Amino acid sequence: MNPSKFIVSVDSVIFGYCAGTIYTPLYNRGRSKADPFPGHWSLAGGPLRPNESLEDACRRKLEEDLKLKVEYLEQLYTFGDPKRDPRNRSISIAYFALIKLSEEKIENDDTQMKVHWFPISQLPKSDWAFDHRQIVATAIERLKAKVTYEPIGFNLLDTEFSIPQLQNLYEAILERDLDRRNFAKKIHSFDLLIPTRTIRAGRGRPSQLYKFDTKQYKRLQKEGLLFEV
Amino acid sequence: MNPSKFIVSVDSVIFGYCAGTIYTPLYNRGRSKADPFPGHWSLAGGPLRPNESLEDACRRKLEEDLKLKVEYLEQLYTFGDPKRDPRNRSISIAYFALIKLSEEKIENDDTQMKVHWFPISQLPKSDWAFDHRQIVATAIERLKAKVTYEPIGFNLLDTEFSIPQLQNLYEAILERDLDRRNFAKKIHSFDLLIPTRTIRAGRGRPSQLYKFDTKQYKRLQKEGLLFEV
DNA sequence: ACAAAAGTGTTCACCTTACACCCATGA
DNA sequence: TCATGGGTGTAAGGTGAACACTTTTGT
Repeated sequence: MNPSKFIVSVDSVIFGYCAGTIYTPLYNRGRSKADPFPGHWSLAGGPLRPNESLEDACRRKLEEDLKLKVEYLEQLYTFGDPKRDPRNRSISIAYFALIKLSEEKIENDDTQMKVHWFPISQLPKSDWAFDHRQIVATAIERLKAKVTYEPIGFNLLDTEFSIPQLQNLYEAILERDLDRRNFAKKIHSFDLLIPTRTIRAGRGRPSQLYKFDTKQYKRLQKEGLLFEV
Repeated sequence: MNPSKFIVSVDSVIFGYCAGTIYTPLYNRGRSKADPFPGHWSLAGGPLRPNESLEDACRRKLEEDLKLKVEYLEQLYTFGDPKRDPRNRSISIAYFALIKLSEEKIENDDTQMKVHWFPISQLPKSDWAFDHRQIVATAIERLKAKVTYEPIGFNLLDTEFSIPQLQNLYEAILERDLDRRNFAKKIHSFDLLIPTRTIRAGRGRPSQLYKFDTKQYKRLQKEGLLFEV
């Protein structure tokens, strides 16, 4: 008795940060009759190829469809409910991606590719394809949880960033205000930021820029550092 | 262009607790020539059926092969490396299961079914089938991490248990000693144990037995309880 | 009465939290 | 010189770690 075979896809939930808001892109599906969810919102993703790894498939799709360079990619969860695709049984391995996002990206995608970048607090209330709403919800949960105990937030910011910028990012993700002084103290206590000596002018006092010390982090991680915001 | 189809399996890493030790069962594969890993150790698992959910497939396999009633089941990770099965491309969705284990189980399985229950600190050093060693390693990591922030340990104990028994379980999982007084204080602070009035005699003073208050936990969970050992 | 195991209480150090002040720039 | 935003310090409260004593049983 040979085992059954299944359609296997990868789908990615992508998060980008811009001007105080976390965005995620969704495709507006075409209106073709063949589509089980015409005009509905769906994730970036597609069928796995016979000889590529799951992660390679994700990166390929994100590169092909959205011209995105992914900073961080991790497996989220596998969705395999027999009824998730009305046409045929399919398994979707969902991934969770973080990118550095620019304003142009948010706007251009909108017109050219039927892609719309939604603030995660203003996602569509209905018209989701498949179980993609649930996948996005799972990803947002993961983002909120993980950002508090692993330094993944840096992947959403420019290589150089200030402490207040970092704080704004955390506030956007966690959806609550943080105390400036305590936040800075905490971040500095990990000793994972390298001052880049650069100073950038804004309105008030210029802020010190830093870059994240990846090597140092990996070193400390082995010794059991606990990063916790 | 039709999407490719893949063999999809579920594999479960099962944990049971008995007399101060965490055990996990492994199959010793037959010596048939068809087997790519003759005589190697592998997990409980097998191909997914066309119309069953991933979780149902796990429960079915555990019931069929090990006659086990699972107390707790959660998805662990999906392994899909193109080279993980030398015969053909396959995707394995790994699950993580907790059961209530008895001494007879550990011994009987050994003789009858080519199943051997290994203490997780004394797993085979070699002769693992597929990527199952990595899957087990991932599961052990998950167990250690999760037990500290979610009350899953109770699924490994009898319905009625004492605080010292619970502590021994935690010490076995975390592989370090815990202070009796602080542990009891912590556990009681959650207010999730119902004394069953039963008293059990051992050597010294008899200990109070409790059962875990699942309903209360679900209630508190919604209000954002944080269980942390 | 003594050993063994269970149950409870107290102290101290540290970390988190709340909060106030000073500094450097643009307008 | 005033408003705006960035940077640092400090005191109070709560939590976790270390630790000692009492209780109840079997031998």
